[in-house]
This record gives sequence, C-alpha cells and structure tokens, in this order.
Amino acid sequence: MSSAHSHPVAASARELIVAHGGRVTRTRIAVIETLQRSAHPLSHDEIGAALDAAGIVHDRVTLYRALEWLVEQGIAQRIAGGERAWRFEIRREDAHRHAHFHCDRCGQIVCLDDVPATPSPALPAGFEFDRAELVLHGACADCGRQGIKEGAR
Amino acid sequence: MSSAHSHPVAASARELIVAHGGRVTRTRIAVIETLQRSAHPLSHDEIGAALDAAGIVHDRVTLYRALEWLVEQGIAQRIAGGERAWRFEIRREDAHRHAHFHCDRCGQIVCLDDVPATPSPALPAGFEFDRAELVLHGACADCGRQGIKEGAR
DNA sequence: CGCTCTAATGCTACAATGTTGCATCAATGC
DNA sequence: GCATTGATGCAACATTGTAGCATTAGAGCG
Repeated sequence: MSSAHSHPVAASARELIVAHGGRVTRTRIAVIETLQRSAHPLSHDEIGAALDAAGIVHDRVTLYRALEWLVEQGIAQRIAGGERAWRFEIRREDAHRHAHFHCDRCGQIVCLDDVPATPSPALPAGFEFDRAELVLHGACADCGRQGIKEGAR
Repeated sequence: MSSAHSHPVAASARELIVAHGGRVTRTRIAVIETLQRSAHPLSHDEIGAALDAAGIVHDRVTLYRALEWLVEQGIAQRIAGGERAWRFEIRREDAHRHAHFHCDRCGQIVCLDDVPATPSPALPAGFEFDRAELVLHGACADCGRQGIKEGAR
C-alpha cells in the first residue's frame, strides 16, 4: 500500500534520517512514513493513532520529541491548525510553501498546493521576515454539502 | 482615558454589549475596553493580567466565557497565534481583514493593517470559504535588532 | 561478535490552556 | 422591591505540551 498517492515519496525514511545524522529508530521511521502517506497535515494524536494501528510501540513524549527533531532538521514542518494543537507535514521541495484550508466543522486540514502562502510581505521597518502561514477557513467539500450550521467551535 | 490611541474607539463597551442583547457586567466592560485600548491582539493571560491591574475581580473561567461570547457576537475575533493559545482583538469595521505578524522570539503578535489577509482563494470544488488568516513569522523590530539566534520554538 | 558511547526512549511528574457542571449572585424588566 | 434568568465563581477535569532522569538500543570499532 504505497502506490496510490498524489504526492510521490521522494526519499525513504531511512535515508532522510541518516542524511541528517540521526539514528534510525522504529519511531522515526514510522512517523516519517505516516506523514509521507498522508495527503494532509496530521496532529500528534493522529500520528500516534497511526503508530498504534501499525503496532509500533511508542510513548507520547517520544512522539513529541521525534516530531520536534524532524522539524529542527527541516524534514517536517509545523503548522498552527485552527485548534490549539500543532499539525505536521513532510516538507516537500516542489510545493514547499502552500496555504492550508481548515474546515471549521470537522477540524480537518487540507493542503492547497495551488495557493501560494505568501504574496508580498510589506513589513514595517526593522522586521525580519521568515515565513508566512496562510490558513483559509470555511467548510470542506464533505461538510459543506451537509449545510453549514452553528459555524466554528 | 480614551484619547491617545491609534485606533479610535468606535462604540462604548456598554453600547456594544447592549446592542447584542447581553448583560452589562464589569468583566465584559473591562475586557472590551482592554481590547480596544490594545494595539495588538491579546491572549487570555494578558487580558486577565490587565483586569487584575485594573482591580477587576474575575475568574479564569468567566474570562474564557466572556471572550467566547464576544466572539460569538462578532464583537471580537480570535486568531490562532503561533503558540497554542488563542489571541483576541476587537473587530473593527475599517480594517476588518488584516494579516498578523508573529515574532518567533518574543511571541508578540502585531497587526499589519496594511497587509490584506486574503487575495483570491481558489478553492477546490465543494469548499465554502468563510475567512482567511494570514500570519507572517519572523522577528519583530525589537527582537530583530538583537540578532536572531535559536530561531522559533 | 562483543564492547563502548551516547542518542533515543519510556517512564513519571508537571505546566499551560481550555472546558464542564452546578450552586450562587446580580443585571434587567416589571 | 421582586422575580427572572443570564452571568459569575468555584471545583474538578480534559487536552496539549515539557522537564528530568534512569534505561534501552543504534552505530562505530576492535
């Protein structure tokens, strides 16, 4: 089960880890592969569930640290979802800076590969620009069809 | 005590509350005035501190609920800061949709009134657009001058 | 293969942020 | 002043994320 993705998997998890001077552990491999397989950013919780499903024994803290390391190494990146939990996705060279869509009904986050994240940051003097995060809010295709009620929460 | 702000206060807190069919309480008034006085979005914590400083007795939960109500009524709006805490600001008619800048060093959030939040949301079919949140990351004027080290966290 | 070194892990404990339930208080309308 | 009920305050809990530390297990080497 690794052929039907819109996002081609560039490097193997093992290669990525070694290339960044880290140790190859089951947790890191599983986390990277889970992220690579997913079409949208995942939360700690979702990644943890995926590891459980795959029978990978892991600790909550270990998962946090594995993700922290991936972000530090530039392998993955964090985005601030609509809720107060981080979400993670593999950093792909092709569509590195894209916007995200947050469904205010189901909480799902979708990558908008076509929408670039940052246009022209006209910042005040003295400010140093690093990156932009563009999150569109609304209802996704599934939720939108069911009619929008009671909005976000 | 309401003259030296860059953002002119449109309506009095009392008027705003009554207009939305709510009861005028000391907590709500203080929260609204605090937000109106601030040039940038505030977190629960910061608002709580402001109430304390003003001698307004209040409960943490009450503050959460007051803010929740303000957002429901459209008086205030929430933005997802870089950290996992919400930040709040008064919704102003003039610059309703502006971007925000998050300093990854000091955590401060600044309103970029000049930068519009959303250009052209070309969403996939079936998606319903509600609003956009554009957050630029980097170092603010104060932090940038001190040189950037150890990046975000 | 066995040994060493230390990066990662897996606890436990804790901090910060946010929510729920319920009894009490007080703003509003009469 | 009195009743009604929205708003508060408190306690208890849920979720998300961190810190400290002993133990485990990758990776390199003889």
